Amino acid sequence: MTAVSSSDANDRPVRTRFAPSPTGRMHIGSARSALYPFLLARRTGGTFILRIEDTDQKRFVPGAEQELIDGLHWLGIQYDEGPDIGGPYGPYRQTERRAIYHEQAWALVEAGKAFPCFCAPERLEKVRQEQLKNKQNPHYDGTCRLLSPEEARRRVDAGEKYVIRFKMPKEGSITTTDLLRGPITTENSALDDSVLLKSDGLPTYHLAAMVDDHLMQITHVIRGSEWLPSMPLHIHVIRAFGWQEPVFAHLSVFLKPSGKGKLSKRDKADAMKDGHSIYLGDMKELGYTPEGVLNWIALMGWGVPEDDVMTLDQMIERFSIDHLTPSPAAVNFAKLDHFNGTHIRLLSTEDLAARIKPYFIQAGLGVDEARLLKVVPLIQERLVTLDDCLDFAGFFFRENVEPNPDELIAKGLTAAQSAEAARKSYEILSSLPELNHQIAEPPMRDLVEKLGLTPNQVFGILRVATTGQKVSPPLFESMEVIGKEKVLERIKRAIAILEML
RNA sequence: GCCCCCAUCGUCUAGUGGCCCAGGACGAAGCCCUCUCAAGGCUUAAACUGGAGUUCGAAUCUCCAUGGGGGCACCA
Repeated sequence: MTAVSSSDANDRPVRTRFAPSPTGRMHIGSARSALYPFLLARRTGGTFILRIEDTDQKRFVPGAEQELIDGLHWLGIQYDEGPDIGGPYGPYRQTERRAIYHEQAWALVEAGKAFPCFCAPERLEKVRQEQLKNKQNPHYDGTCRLLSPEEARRRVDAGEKYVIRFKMPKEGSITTTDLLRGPITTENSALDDSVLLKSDGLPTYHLAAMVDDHLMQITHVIRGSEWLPSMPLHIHVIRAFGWQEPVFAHLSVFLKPSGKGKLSKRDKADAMKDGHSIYLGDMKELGYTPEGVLNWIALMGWGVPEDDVMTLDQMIERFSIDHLTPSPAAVNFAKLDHFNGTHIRLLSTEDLAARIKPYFIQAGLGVDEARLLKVVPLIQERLVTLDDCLDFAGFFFRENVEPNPDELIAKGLTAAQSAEAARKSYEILSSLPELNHQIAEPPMRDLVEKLGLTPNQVFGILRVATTGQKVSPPLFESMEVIGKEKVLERIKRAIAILEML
């Protein structure tokens, strides 16, 4: 698919970046745009930086930068340089670098590669509409391109509002290379005199990102495929400055689960309804682990030849930018669940205990540390999301259980027969010196046989009686944790309920 | 409308001319294990978008078609 390898970038030490704009919530797409450059940097012993592209004052969302930082932190994607921690190439927030862009834009004007433009936005809009109507590719009509440098200078000095546009060559073509797709040739005539510096003095992406990537010595630009069409412009800009070109790799977009169309607002809402979200901020609350989420997004767009289940460290070991795939990927929440469950099973007892504790507390349950440690092994392999712990183990931390009377009646038995089985069980369990599963299970199995019933029937009654639910961790292990006294008390209560039916 | 990109099981993918009557993972189905639910083990179904080339030989190279995606802002 590609004839280009990552090594011919240049021989500079690898420096990669995640350069989001703080315009909304951090979602799985941004997470993956951060992950790959991070992995490349770590894999090669390079540097990974966070840069905030906040040049659009209109779309700026307060708090978005913090959500980005929190998201990266949660995932364990650590950056070596960034707005909050500084670094040798700062500042890392573009609004704090406006003087740099201003200077660079004018340098391009001096070099005859760009020009000031005084055209009114309203007129330009009319031109656009006209071109669209004539089925033409909308583009700048070139009015100010004709101005002499002196004339332009005079009008700027006179305080007239202006933007700076790139002076795109009219003739010829340019060949650019995307690492995942190979060389792409574009006719210059299809390109526009794009705005580099806006009239508010701030740069557009086309200028800001190129300037910063150069100044920050970025060697590999890994970004979304929405930038693929503007790569020719970007290469033109870089060459106009005479700078070294980084390697470009454009990641494909995420498609909705059906694979038809990209993720939309509607899909996001639908996903949330059945316990899924594409927003990192929701993931924790929904019971997802950073390990699970990371593993999930890593594999959408990265063809790993070996084992699918990986920790972040293992990803770093195996990462290769050459194995990124150019085609769009449909999100698959079932796979997220799978990875989440798998990573939960990989956790140590202590670790998992610490992670599920907040869910119990949030549900208003008092958590006894020692008991929690005994509960974890019973539920670990049953959890898909962390908050499932409430369903599987909530009863361990409640004073009383409220069994559903109907559920106390075993399949194929009457209420009276069920009560009888419970009574017999009570006799045995209460006669035991200690209630643990090694001691309790054998005599209980004998009882089941003597009664001519199935384990399913008898244990089912006891399960509902002692846990209050039809589905629970293994019965006798659960009883052991609950404690003999309380178990007997609950069975007694169940018998009473059954006798009233 | 114009420009560009992409195309292997339902989904994520392996595959860079013979090792492929296409491999893995998720999901699905079945079986085993089993006190429920899981986990685990085994098995099965499931794909090279279509058509022309190139070649002794094509999932792999070329062209066209089709489908999907992206872009055409003083947004990123």
